Amino acid sequence: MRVTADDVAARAGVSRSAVSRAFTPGASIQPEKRAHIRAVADELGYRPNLMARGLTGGATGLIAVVVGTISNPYESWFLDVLSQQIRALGLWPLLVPVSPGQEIEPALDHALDYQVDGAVIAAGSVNRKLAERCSSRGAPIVVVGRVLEGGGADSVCCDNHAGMAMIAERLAATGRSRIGWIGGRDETFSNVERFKGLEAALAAQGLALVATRRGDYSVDSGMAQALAMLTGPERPDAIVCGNDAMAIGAISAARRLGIAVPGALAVAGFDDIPAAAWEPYSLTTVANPVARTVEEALRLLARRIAGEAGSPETIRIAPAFRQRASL
Amino acid sequence: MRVTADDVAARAGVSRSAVSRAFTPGASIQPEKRAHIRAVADELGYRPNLMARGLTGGATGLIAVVVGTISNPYESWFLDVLSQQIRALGLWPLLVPVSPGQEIEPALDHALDYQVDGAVIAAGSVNRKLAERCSSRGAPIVVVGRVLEGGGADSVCCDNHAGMAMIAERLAATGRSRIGWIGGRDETFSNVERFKGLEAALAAQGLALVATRRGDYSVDSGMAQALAMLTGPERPDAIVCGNDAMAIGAISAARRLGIAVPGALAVAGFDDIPAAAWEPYSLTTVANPVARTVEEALRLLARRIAGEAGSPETIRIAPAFRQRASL
DNA sequence: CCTGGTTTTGCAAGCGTGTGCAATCATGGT
DNA sequence: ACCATGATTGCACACGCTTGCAAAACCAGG
Repeated sequence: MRVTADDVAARAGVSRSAVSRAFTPGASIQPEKRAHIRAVADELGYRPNLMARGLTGGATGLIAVVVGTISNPYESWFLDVLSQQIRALGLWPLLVPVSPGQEIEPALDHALDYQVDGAVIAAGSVNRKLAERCSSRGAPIVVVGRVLEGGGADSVCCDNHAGMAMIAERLAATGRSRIGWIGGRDETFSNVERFKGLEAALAAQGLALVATRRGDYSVDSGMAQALAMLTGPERPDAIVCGNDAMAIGAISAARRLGIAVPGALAVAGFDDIPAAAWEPYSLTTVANPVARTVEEALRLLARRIAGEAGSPETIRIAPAFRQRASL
Repeated sequence: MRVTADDVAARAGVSRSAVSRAFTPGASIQPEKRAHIRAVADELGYRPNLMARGLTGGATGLIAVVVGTISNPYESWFLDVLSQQIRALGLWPLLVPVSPGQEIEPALDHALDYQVDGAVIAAGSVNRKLAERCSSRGAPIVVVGRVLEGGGADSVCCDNHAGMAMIAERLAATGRSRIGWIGGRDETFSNVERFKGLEAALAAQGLALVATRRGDYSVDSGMAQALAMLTGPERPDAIVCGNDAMAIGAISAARRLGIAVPGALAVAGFDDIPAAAWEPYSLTTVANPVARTVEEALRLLARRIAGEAGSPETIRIAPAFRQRASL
């Protein structure tokens, strides 16, 4: 049924090893013979079985990609760029979706059973033990969007402090004084870091938060929390959100309440997703550079896959201020 | 280095076959022995190598997922649901991203080299020959979002005609008479079908298109085309777009020109992406049910994987009208 | 205690490929 | 014509697992 290297060998009148070598770059084989074998292979429709190839211990070409809520604008953007770049390297992304709050360990374990060459982890929580288990099973990992505490793996992460500093500066420059914060519900790395970063940066400007609320990174939650904040006693004159989606919700809330943006209320987000630039929002935000993040992550991962040892590296990606109309 | 079935067998004092059977559901093995082997396996950290398992000709558990621009809101939503449901079936999605305009054949071919059990194709163009090649290589496919002309594979597709009929009815009921259309650039299945569907449905209402333009399914292109249309001689009093993203762009264009929506201009989209419900747009659209589409696609695929023959089936998913404020 | 039937078990033969090693071949210098 | 050298080639084993087959172990009935 299936065409194997044996079939090609028989048809081309060579040994099976020759067929294998004809498909192995750099193998020792006469150029004309290689051409002949490949011609015969094409004719028969032969393609090397990657399962068998992976079995011998060589690389499988598979990269596990652990990602959270794909439909989330930032995540889908990230996944888009990441999967393209993985393909550009001649590798294949094996998708490992994890729901928020779900443990990534069992899923990742199972993915490792496919002998993936490495893993990019952009969701869930990772500890040193898990990182080491992956390495010991031959799959180096790189963590994106957070920094591994124990230092068990390379990581790439936006410089959240720097981003928040830019927002705080602009808040101070435009004379805002009653700042509100809408963050995420759980204690994820970037949620915590962005919150602390904002607090510190505000303090440096002689400002402080007058209100703090928690959403779930969705537009709806941003709107609900902003509505509550704007109709409560805190009455901020600026709202900083943990991501753009919630900021978009906050702008909608202000619009519904008849509060002018940026006149009576400034709104800032984080990430610079495409929707931030859509006209009715024109959201001032901080760009979290997806392309550079992905490039660095794959560079680090490729190094490890190539066998380079050395202590884990952390790369901070510098964000960029995107001043639009909302602040 | 790596823990293999041999190691477990030696430690547990049984044969390698026994270990294999302990991990094969339904295999003939004494329950207590199975428990013991699994305990030893856990202790040693043994996990079956799926590459080796796939090599013996059995299932690999891999499903190729061919998808286009992942960052596109509808596609990312679809991918989100699809990947979750694939996992729920105990299978794994192998991502095959293809850029718009790129041939899917080489990429799909390469994915087949991983001995995937099947493929869900939601991007690019597929012909009968390609479908048959996949089947003959043991990977049945299901095509989503279009119907295969030659009938070479199962397909699941939204009933675009029905959706456009709903929009046309509402246009007639609200007295719109000068209808404009903004479609996609290329002759993709759904682009053509939505256009023809709209034309037919309008005709049934005694209406006709006064303007036709082409975007690229992005918000920006929707805005650009709508601006041109609204400042040109055609002056429509309603714009129907091939998807929600372009409709969102059209609403922004109207806002920029000071044209009231829906007062002076009605706007309708297609798909009902989350952003359609965001407050400044409140886009009237047609829901393209993602969950049902995915369910049907996987049901059909599972049938084929189970070996069921029979002529290809086409399933049309009924859309639902979502009346909001823009029409 | 023997017999026929049903599990359970281990052996060994694959699955399709990569690659070390030794044998073969061609080449060129003397 | 002969030998040293280096490029090609084929053999055979390894990779880790599944599974058909036959032997072994078990069970119940007589």
